[in-house]
Amino acid sequence: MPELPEVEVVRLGLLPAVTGARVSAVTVFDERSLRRHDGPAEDFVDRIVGAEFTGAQRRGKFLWLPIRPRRASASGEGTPREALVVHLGMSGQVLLRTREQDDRLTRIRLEIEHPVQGALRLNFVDQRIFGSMAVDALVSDGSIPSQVAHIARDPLDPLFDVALFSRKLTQRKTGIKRAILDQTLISGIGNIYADEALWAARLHYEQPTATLTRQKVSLLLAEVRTVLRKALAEGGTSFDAQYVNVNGASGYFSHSLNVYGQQGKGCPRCGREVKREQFMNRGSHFCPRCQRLR
DNA sequence: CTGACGTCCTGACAGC
DNA sequence: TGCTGTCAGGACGTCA
Repeated sequence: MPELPEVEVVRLGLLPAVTGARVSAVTVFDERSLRRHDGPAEDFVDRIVGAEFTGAQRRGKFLWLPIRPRRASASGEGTPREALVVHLGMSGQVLLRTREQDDRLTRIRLEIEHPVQGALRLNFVDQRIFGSMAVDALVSDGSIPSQVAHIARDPLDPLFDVALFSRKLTQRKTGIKRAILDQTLISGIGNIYADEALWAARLHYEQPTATLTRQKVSLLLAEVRTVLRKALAEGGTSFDAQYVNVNGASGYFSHSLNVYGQQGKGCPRCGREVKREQFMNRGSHFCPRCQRLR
């Protein structure tokens, strides 16, 4: 369930620890966590051992660590052509640990050596195995992994194209929630923040996208950004800069949710009972008074 | 091309 | 106590 804010918190936590660090060993405990890797586990290990990470980047819910080409590593030059791509799926975590520290449900482990911070360990923990790690080629001038290329820019990206989003959105023949969960249209939004943003914009989750005015689209986009920024700020204040440790409820900032998981309680705006309905094999939480189908 | 939907996946937890 | 059933949903393949 990690969405954009949670993934960004992980990225910010990893950045100082992985930049310039070299991978000394990799252990794959469960090959299912390599579902998105094009090749066997041995190939994954071969490509990653000895690699030096140059940073940590993100688009939507995808996170990746670019790898400096081995031949150029000694001189500190060379543009990355591959990256370690991480998707947390439903329950994934990347836990930054010191050596010897273990975590239950670790599916993949990377031992890394940082020039300043020394020996560290990255435990990829994932209960439901919807997440994955993969080594993937960087495309489009080395700016993005091939398996992330089809993902739209996220609403916090300075290069997010509002006009393009607005046009594609209103051309869709579907409900607004399906649309904002479509990562090829706008990325980074999952079930929780979709419900929160729709509540803030007073939109019913099945409202047809074609009926939305330009103003309403603008309002929704503004609310999406507000919800994501707020969650990011809360996550940013609660995580330890030394060790990434995002997990379950504590990573979810649940104290500030207005409708998600609040079924049976009063709407914070009008007091009407918040409802939960089945939708896309998930739950949709909304206020029947504030969010009417029009 | 687009929209809709089934599938993957397992630990935590409630209830008997 | 120990077992069983239920629940959570991101991404993607497939089908109409």
